[in-house]
Amino acid sequence: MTDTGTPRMETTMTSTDSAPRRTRQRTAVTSALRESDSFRTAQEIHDLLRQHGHAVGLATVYRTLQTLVEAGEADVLRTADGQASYRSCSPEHHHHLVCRHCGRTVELAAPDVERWAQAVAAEHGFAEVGHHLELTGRCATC
Amino acid sequence: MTDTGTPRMETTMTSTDSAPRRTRQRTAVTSALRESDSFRTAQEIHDLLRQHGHAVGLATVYRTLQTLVEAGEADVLRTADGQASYRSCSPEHHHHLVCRHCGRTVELAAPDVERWAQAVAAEHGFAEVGHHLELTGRCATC
DNA sequence: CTTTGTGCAAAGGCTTTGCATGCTT
DNA sequence: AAGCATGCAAAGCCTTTGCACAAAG
Repeated sequence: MTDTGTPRMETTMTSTDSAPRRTRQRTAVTSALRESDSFRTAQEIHDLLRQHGHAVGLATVYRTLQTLVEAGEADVLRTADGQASYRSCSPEHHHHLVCRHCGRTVELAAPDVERWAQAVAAEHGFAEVGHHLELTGRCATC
Repeated sequence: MTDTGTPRMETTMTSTDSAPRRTRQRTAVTSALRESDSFRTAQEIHDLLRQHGHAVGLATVYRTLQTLVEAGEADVLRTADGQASYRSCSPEHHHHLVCRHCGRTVELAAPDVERWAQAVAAEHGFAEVGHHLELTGRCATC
């Protein structure tokens, strides 16, 4: 007898933490975020992809960005008007000095702050430390 | 004929910028905010006032807080989950170290960062400098 | 008396979620 | 073949706004 039956083995592995699947949408969102040197809202990403012809559902954009944040591959913060802004977690890291009046922005490197953040976090037993820092003021022109 | 008519004079002055009126609600919200040493969301303020018996409409709380911000008497920022947090503009100033997983929060004083912010801003010709800094990571427990 | 502030409820905007289908593994 | 990912649309949540009434100046 030709045994065509396949022995049923446990196929449902407890998938401890399977990596997210590689889909067109996930790739599109991820690269869009990577190519943006600054923070982008979910809706901006959505529009951006549309313009580039890589249309992705808004819900998917939200879900993907959320996943990235949970995986530590993106940072998130909220804008003044309540929208969530995401940024790819890249090694290069800088901060902004923004003029409250004219909006002029200066990019800053802050190695001291980076070090301080690491040290203080470690002191309190925190790992995988990220941080967000923004300075606001009135620039010389205003 | 007894003229009872009152002469109509221009009563509508262009009220350049009249100070807000002194009302029970405005007072309640303002002191509630002052008594909080840290950031409070509009809804927290609302609940707080209810508990203290100084009930105020939620919309009024929002409006009052907004007014305070515009007048520069309060700072506002957004929490990770999108709620607006308000704080009375006081000299004392601190930062947060938040666990991404359990949400545990440690308050930090950061005199070094404060100094750095002032120095860097001045270097670029900025005045009236303010800043917002938040650290995120995974705490020892998680 | 005029104008501003308040309450309530409805509307608005951003984000999340349910469900059927498509695509990755 | 099995299961996660996607889309669409509906639901959720925080916040703002319209309108009638009350209070302050």
